[in-house]
Amino acid sequence: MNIEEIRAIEKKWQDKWFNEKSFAAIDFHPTKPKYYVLYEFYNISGNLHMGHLKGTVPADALSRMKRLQGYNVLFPIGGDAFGLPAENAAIKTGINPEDFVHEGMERVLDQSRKLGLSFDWDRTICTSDPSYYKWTQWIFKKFFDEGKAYKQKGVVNFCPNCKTVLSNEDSQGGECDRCHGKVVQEERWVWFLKMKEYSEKLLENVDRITMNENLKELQRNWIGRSEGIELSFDIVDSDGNKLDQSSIFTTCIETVYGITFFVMAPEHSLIDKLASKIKNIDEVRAYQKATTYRSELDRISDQKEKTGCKLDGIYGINPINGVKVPIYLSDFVLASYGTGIVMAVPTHDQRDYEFATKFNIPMIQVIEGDVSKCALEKYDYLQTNPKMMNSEEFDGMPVIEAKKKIAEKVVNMGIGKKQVNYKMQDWSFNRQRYWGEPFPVVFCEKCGTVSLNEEDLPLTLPRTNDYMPNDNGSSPLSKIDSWINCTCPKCGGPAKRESDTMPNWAGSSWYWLRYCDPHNDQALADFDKLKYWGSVDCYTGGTEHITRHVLYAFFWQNFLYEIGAVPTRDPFIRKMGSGLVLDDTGKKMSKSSANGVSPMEVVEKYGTDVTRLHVHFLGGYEDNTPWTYDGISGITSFINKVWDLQNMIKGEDICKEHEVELNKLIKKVTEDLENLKLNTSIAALMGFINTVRKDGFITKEELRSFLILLNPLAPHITSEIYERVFNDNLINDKWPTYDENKLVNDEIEIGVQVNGKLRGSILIGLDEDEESIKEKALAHENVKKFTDGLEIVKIIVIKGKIVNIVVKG
RNA sequence: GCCCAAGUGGCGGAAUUGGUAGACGCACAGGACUUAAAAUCCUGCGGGUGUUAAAGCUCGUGCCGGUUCAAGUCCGGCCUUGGGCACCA
Repeated sequence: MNIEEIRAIEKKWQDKWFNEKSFAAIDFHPTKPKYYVLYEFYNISGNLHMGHLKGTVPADALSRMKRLQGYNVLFPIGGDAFGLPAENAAIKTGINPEDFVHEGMERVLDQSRKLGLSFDWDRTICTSDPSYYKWTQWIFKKFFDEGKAYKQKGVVNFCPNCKTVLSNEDSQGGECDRCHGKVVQEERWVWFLKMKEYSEKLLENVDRITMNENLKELQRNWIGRSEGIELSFDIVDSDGNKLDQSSIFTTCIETVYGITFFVMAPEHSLIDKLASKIKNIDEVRAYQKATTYRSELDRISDQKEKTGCKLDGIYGINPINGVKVPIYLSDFVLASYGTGIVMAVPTHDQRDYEFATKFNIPMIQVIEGDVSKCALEKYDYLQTNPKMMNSEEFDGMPVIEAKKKIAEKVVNMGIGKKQVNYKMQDWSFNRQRYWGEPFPVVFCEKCGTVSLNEEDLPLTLPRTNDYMPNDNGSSPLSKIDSWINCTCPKCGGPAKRESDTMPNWAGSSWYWLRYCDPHNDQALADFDKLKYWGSVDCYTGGTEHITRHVLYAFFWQNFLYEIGAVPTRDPFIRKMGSGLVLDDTGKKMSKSSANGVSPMEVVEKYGTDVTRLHVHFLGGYEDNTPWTYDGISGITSFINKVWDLQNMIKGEDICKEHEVELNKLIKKVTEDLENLKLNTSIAALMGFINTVRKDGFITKEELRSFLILLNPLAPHITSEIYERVFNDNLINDKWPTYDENKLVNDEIEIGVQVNGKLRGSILIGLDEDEESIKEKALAHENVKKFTDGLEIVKIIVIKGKIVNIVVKG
């Protein structure tokens, strides 16, 4: 076959599938069970790149297999279109974001068809389409109406380059996820979604989903659950008069007798409250100023050097023994975690140790061990379980026991309670950008913040050609007075709209639901349709969004479930994280990498089927695979051999000599595709071709099975051969099944070991009894050499696998 | 620093519950066909040793030790690489 023939065949089938709507999903199919396959929708920014093939092709193969197995398959695609790519293009070239997105969508959908992807083209969605974002806004309105969205002034991640607020998820490692510039801490008005209160439910989602354990671990770490004690303590002046009360959170209550100071986050609200009592308030203010606005990166790089500031004139009382200790301010304590204050026990916490050393604060050791050079930390002492000291009645008690007993004591004393804390924060949900969903709320002088009425949605984004934020940091929308000024839906008085827009992740936090009913204008999706399609059975895509997109998805789905909008708490049953395609420098290959290879370029040169097979023959689904053209000739040659099968047909039914091999192949491919192991199914299919070619013929039924098995991976050529030989469309056929009894030959070869070393192999019958196998093994010439004259201790026969003769002497 | 994953020929990579390591493919070498090349087909292909040829022997899945009749696979301790978190109290 030459490339022209291949192109013609591929075009023919792509057009046919598209025109005949061959892969349309049918709502409420009367007989077929449903199966929902999802690939992470496209970020509309340019062309498809090699990485897309890692996720789309396996999902496509699974969809195609499931349809042949008799499932009603939903396999949709769409575009994630809000966000920076369109906005940056607008700023750079003046092209309207709407037009940019429209063109981008057309392009990636066209490329998808050329990759032979069997999407349901009538369910295509786009997050920047008003008919879609109407429902994103509706969901936000629900969040707001239910008290799960609030606007608050807070110190948050801010990217000075993009002039926008970022969530923790968007600024991992202290870097803006878009421009990779440094993120600083700034005080701003922020919309938050109460994600933190869903921590426990999110952990349950993580437990229920089928996903690689290591990915689950990433999510659990991100949520960061820890159990401990919240301990309240008094704040007093130098004469011991009580000024206030506060509390700390600790996971190490066993060290409570070792407290020698407390440390407060610099931005803690108690400072303002107690300002009049703090003698060195000017110094404190200066420290606050110096630390609060530093970037995360600066804080991290300063790890070695602790900074801080003592609060002169106020003290904390250790509640368990009444000891009065100083209080410091330091930026190693985070305002957003726990209570924003910690108890410091320098002997058993390295940070406290360094701080105490620098500020000359005394230390009290409460657990036996060496603390002369550094702290003896929880990680160590919980393993070795040494004895307590300097802890009154607990002295001499093993630390693990003391941990329980001291916790009981503080609870009984009424000074402590059990508490669970999470690292995950509420989701900061507004951005000072143009190209995003407008918030469906207004600010009314009389009524305060009011959400729009449902019938006024969508609140459409006004057209403009000024996409730059204001210098004061407010969003481009704030410049459009005619849009900003509006009337309050409650009192009819004058009001102003929110000029910020939602983050890029908003539209992607519920899109799988919309596919179930993409044209509905009465609801985000019809409830019965949501019930019919249920959770996504298999969700493919990259692992880089595992702590963002997937957790956001869990969060929104839980909320929507609680307000009765969706039938289940679980968006996905199984999430399969795909690896990356790497370029020759070992970096992720993307449209921006200099030596990136476009999949369309490979399709153009070798054809779609070859491209699909080659990318997946390079390595496993979950592995990062370096891209290379090496080996592609093997795939081309395989496709040619498949084409050649038409000329090798001899006989009708499955023949005796191919029976076992074909049954094994059916089992292998069926199981491998279910688990997205495309590489090993390709190898197995190649192996079968080798056998058939050695024998010089294939029967018609064998060919039928083979073509169907290969179809999910190489849909075009298999459809074409099938049509030529069987005069029908392959997609109307059924996935082949295998016979458990025909998976092994009547006679098999097994290895014979002597003392675990392979010394030969024997042919045995399938049902041959153990005695006869032992006899054959012992009779083997080479085996005899190693057993002659030695005492045979025992002979182990593992059915169908191996014989091991154990000798002594 | 903490958490997770991975280390197998010249290369990409296979090996159900521990059970004949290197499937499948590339590259390479030899041969057939051809005036020649490409394409195609056949044969070989982990290291060492051995033989006219084979059979065989021996070492071998990052390193060291262990469990077992039997370890790429399980256990303990390291090394290296990749990913994630990063003062989380």
